[in-house]
Amino acid sequence: MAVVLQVREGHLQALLWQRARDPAAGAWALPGGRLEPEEPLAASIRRHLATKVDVRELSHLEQLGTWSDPDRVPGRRELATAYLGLVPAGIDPRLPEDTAWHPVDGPPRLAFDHGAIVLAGRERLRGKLSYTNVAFALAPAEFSIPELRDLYVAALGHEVSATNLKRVLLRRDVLVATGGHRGSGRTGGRPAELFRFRSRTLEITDPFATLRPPS
Amino acid sequence: MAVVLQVREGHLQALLWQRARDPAAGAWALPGGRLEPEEPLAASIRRHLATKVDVRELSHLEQLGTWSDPDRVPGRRELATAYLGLVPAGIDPRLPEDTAWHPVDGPPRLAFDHGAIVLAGRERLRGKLSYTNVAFALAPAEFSIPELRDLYVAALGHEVSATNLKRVLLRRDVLVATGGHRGSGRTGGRPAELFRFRSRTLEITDPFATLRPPS
DNA sequence: CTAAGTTTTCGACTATGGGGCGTAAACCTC
DNA sequence: GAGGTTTACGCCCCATAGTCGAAAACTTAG
Repeated sequence: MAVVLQVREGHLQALLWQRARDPAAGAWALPGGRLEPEEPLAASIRRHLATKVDVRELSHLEQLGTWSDPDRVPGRRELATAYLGLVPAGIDPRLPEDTAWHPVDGPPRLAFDHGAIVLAGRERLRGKLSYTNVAFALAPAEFSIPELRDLYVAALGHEVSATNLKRVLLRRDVLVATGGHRGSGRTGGRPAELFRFRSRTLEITDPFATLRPPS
Repeated sequence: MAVVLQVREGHLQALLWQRARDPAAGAWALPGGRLEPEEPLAASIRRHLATKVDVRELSHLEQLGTWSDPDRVPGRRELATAYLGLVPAGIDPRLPEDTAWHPVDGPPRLAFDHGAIVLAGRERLRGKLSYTNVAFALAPAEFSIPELRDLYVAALGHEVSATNLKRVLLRRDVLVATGGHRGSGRTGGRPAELFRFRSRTLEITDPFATLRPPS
């Protein structure tokens, strides 16, 4: 199954669907399903997700962990490998009737152990936001620093200094200025410079440099 | 299955066993085996490991990831969840005939995709060494700074400054001086001060403070 | 008992990267 | 053109890590 996250309306939200059948009929749950024989793990995730969202909109997908939920089917232990998927802000995929976005903070009661798994996904994202370029997967192709800052605020759950954010990400060579500007629209104010991520695949920017090799 | 690592003779080594039966008879492989129904994942790992080493000597065990190896049994896809286990330096558990330690760098050719999984375990350890206190799981109860430094060197694969190591770990409040000293034995020299880890359970020391909340 | 050699420890200096804040720049509306 | 708003930028401070050299504490040899 997959924890699919997107920043919508200033909040980090997860893609959930409402179970029609027992067990746990009526409860909200993570999208996912059984593996076909011979089917690779990541392929199965994508196949099941495709019934909910257009998978092309998934900007990032990584394995989160494997849980064995004793409550799923009484008498038979079920194994479930969870993936973390990210969708860039701004796009609004068509969803089936039974599927909806829910805020990660204060979601509805989730079926099985899915609540804990959503939390694990959020923590994984938060960690990687600070030492990788994962933010590329939350952001549109082009954006201003204040817009990027708002994404960080939503995902991290605390204030972020736009000044620092820009300086840090530029120093790490994660962001690149596109040269474009965006008129600030209604309220007036200095037009914002536009940026993009230099790479849109995961790169870790090794601040793990602690005890780094001598130069 | 499990990647069990220990620093022995100055090198990071993995616990491997030689397969007796097909598939891949004669090849070295990671210890592990099938789940019993109703058996929790971590319990299964411990049960299978118990046939190779005394599990009480495992100072740390964490989930590494789940691989689907197409080559394992032709025609049927097998899923395998790998764990990372650590054994403190200095202890030398009894091993069965078919089991032995092999250096992680330049091990024998491994069966299936086990080579990649050992690598993943090593990378996980290397990462966590710099931003957690995992080193407690590689070190004996009491040790000197030079001894600890040697463990880091073996695990990280590059030189480490003893001066820095001590200062960093003390500042992070990860190490505690026991008050004891150890005569340096044969060669003479100033006796080394002894330390222990304040906690012997995993703690992350959040240098992920990047873009931390404003104070 | 002193001198030489070894190992560990400590302190001072430097480099780097992040955080805070005030000011300047660029745009809007009135 | 004046006032308000938003973004950008430069300066200073602080925390943490890396480097280096000298001092401390011990052993062995003479």
